[in-house]
Amino acid sequence: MDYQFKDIEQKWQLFWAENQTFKAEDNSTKPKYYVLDMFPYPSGAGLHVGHPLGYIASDIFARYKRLKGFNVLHPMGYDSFGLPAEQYAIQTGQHPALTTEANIATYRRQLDQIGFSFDWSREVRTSSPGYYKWTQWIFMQLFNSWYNKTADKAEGIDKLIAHFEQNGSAGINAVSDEEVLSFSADEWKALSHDEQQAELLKYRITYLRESTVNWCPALGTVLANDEVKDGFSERGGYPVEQKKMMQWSMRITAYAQRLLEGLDKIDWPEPLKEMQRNWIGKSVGASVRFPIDKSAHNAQLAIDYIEVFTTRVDTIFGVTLLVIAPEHELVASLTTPEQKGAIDAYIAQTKKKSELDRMADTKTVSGAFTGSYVLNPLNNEKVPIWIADYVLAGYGTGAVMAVPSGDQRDYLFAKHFDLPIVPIMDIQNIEIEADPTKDGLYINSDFINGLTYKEATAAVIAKLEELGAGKAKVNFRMRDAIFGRQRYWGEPVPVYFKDGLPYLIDESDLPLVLPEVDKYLPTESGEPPLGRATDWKYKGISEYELSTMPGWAGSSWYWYRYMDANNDKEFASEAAVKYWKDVDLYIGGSEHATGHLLYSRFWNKFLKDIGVVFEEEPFKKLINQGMIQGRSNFVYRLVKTDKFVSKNIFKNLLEYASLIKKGQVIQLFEDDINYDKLYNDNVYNEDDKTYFNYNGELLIQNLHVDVNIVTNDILDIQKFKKWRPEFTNSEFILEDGKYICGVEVEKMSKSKFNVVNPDDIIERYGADTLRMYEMFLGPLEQSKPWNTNGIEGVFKFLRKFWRLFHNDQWQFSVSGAEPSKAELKSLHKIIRKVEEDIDRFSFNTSVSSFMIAVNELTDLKSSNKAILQDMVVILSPYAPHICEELWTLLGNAAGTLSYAAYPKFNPSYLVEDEFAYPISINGKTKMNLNISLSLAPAEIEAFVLANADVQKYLDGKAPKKVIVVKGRIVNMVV
RNA sequence: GCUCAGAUGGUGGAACUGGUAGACACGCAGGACUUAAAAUCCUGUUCCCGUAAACGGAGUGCGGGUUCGAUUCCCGCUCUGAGUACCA
Repeated sequence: MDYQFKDIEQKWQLFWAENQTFKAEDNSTKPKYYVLDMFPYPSGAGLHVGHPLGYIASDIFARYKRLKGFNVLHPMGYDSFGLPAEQYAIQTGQHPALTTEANIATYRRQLDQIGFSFDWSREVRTSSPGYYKWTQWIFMQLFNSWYNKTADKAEGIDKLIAHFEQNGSAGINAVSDEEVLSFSADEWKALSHDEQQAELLKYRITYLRESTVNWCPALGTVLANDEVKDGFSERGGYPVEQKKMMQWSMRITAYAQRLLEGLDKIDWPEPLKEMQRNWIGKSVGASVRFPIDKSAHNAQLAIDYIEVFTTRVDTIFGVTLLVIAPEHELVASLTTPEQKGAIDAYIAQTKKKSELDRMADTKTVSGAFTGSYVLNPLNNEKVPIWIADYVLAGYGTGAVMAVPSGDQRDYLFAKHFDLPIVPIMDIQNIEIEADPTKDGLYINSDFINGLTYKEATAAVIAKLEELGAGKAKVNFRMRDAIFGRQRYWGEPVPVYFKDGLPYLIDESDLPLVLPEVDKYLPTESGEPPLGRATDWKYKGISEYELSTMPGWAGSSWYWYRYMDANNDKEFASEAAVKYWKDVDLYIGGSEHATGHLLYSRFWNKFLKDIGVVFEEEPFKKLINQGMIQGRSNFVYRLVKTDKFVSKNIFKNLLEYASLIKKGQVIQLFEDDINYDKLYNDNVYNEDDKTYFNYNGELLIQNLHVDVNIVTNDILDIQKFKKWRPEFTNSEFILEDGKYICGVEVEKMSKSKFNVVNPDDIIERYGADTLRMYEMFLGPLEQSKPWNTNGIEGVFKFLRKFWRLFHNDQWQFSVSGAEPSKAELKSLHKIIRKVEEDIDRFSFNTSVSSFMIAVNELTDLKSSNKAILQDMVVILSPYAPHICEELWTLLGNAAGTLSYAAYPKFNPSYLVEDEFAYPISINGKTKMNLNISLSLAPAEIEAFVLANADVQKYLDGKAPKKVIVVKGRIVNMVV
């Protein structure tokens, strides 16, 4: 029989499901290997051809590892809480659980069709109570923990309480809110219960506090920083504003240093690590306190100093002004009556500017003088205090010491407001701009004059410490993560309130199930949708927390759940976690760099601190698959007609139009269209790709055409006419009898008609072809447009492979003869090649190598059973269905292929006794000579020089030099 | 602006530690089979010069360098994509 991919694929997909072929063992003598794909969100649109790219790669890897004798864990599940289902629910009134269920069913059907070797017995869904029970449980552990900086790990809050009871706050070195109380043990004990709870909240790793959040009114929720792009929500593109709210937060900053250090120990793409490093944003410097000059109007000010953070404390003698953010809390009290007008005007002006403008406009210098001064702690010089919006309230202390000679922004500021610029380095050149050099020796700098950068920095810090005016400090850009959404479709927070203070519900009351509501909208009083639930109170009395957890909660620990997915006693058993440890290979997109991948590492470290998991890093090796872009096709319609012109005619018309403009008239077409009239004085509008004449009339329109009715950029005219009613009577102006479409690479989206659905590909060519073609497209990590054009080649390859096992009448027929030398050579070449390729995730090159091997075996007319059986095993990770079928036809038991042994490479089959040496002159290859590989370089040289053709090239002269690299090349210099 | 990644035929791409640039595939052209088409198979296909072949020349974004030899290493530049954005 010819290659019947439909029957074969259905048969084996059913077989794998019924026999649970890919069920992973929880204890095994085999070494473990954990291959994970990033958790998909089951969107309503289903999978397009770009989504499975990473899944196919990881599936090939997982299947390959099984053949190599590993116990492979390769699970799949759904990150099924999220905004789109909820938006849909708001529009339609349908419960998000129902749409989510339907979407998951679509995903599952599509995934099954591609033939993945997932262990579906471990499927998880973040939105099912059996799963989010443990998300809530982890939240409770975070609430019950604090970060002990001395031990550099999270510890139970009871330990902190015990310390307070014995020693008070003395000796506690914790990551906490800024304003914590100092108290003795007795004072602690004297506090009321509520006061104690309020104090403890300042230490808990998940805590409640008023913070500035990214509030998106259109979505009615708070967004994480990585969900906001240029002041708009990433999903939907709605405006986002800053708002103060009581919010659950996570003290991820406690882990900043460990998150940074951990990056050096994991095998991730360098750009991804770099993104995390930038996000964490560590800078080493010093904090310095500048005493406020109280000689004038500030005498009764409660605070004595302004603290700044600087990375160049050595430049402190170059400070000629201090700049604080307009939002800084001291602005009002520092402003003198004379300056009040200027300051108020400036603040009003900055407030008007949106966050976006403020970021975009980095050129204009603006600011205002408060009228107050601080004193330089090292020489008591008066330094004026200014406010300016280039200082950000959210970073460091919201205040900077400005050194105009060394910092360009400070330099511009000083120039603009005519403030002094003091050079501090002997080699500093500050004629036209600031010079931040660290080379040279200090001048104008008191006791550090003549020192080098290193000496000066140490000396200044020592002096500041001695004076109690400053100390070395490390600052991080990363902020604590907001952990709450004012939305319905998420995990309820297992917290209730009593007297305004949060308390955890009993662990035995988990899961706290999402209550039913009448509408998925905020309440009339502006409370989150959970406020609509009737009779929803803890123990019937206490109010629950009404916000739900953010999207990243459920995905920050899910890889542990796969280890023991059906455990209802623990989030995962200790034995399972100890066996599977961590993810060996994680494949997914780089868009999760600063979200999911950072939060997951954070939770993992926390879970390790409390002793329930054992690895410091969860994802040992990570690969980013590139994005699959869309490839759009266009047709060109002459406006007000049903005529469409082919691409190159369209291009000629453009040229024609420009020639007419230049006064030249050429005859391009003999047609009834009056091109002269049409193209006289036309104007091309880049933005919407239309052509207008001087009246503004549309002349030619670029229209997206469904890529599924275009093959190799040639339009299927019959299908086009049927595609939409308005095209039924279309006429076409062809070139060479064809209608050629224009092409552009864009995002894959419905509105651009460039979405290619895997279902259609599978229908036409089968899953094995889809799998191999996705890999064949190019390197996994590179982004590329999807172009179905080359898929025939892969399909033909599989047919050719199938034919190796069959005779001319399509009857199964293999020979049991001894394999020939040539056959063994082809086989062992591919054995090694595929091993090497998979090891470096170069799947595209192994597809090419399979083609070469099958071409070779076809040329050899090989039907050798031993050779073909090994070929089946090697190919099976890539094209599992066809291989399963051939495996059984070869007489093996069904289902055993997945656990067969990968053939062993034997280099002796590749040993050659001759090599066709390229003979080059001055590095340019001229000819090839077959020379025995047993010859030594000197013998090769003699052999080559004795050759008549070589002598012809040398023109009788002796070469100046001969380079012989054995087994590689002969090069002669003349 | 800064950081990172990349640039190779008509197209996707290959060339792993410096050693025959363009593997493999698509497309295209020509041919075989067919009444015809589809399917299949065969041949050719980097560019330029040359009627063609042999042959010759150029060639991996651009300009230099190191080397017997550079797509690969070094320096400078251009362009494209991604991330980030006054971070003190």
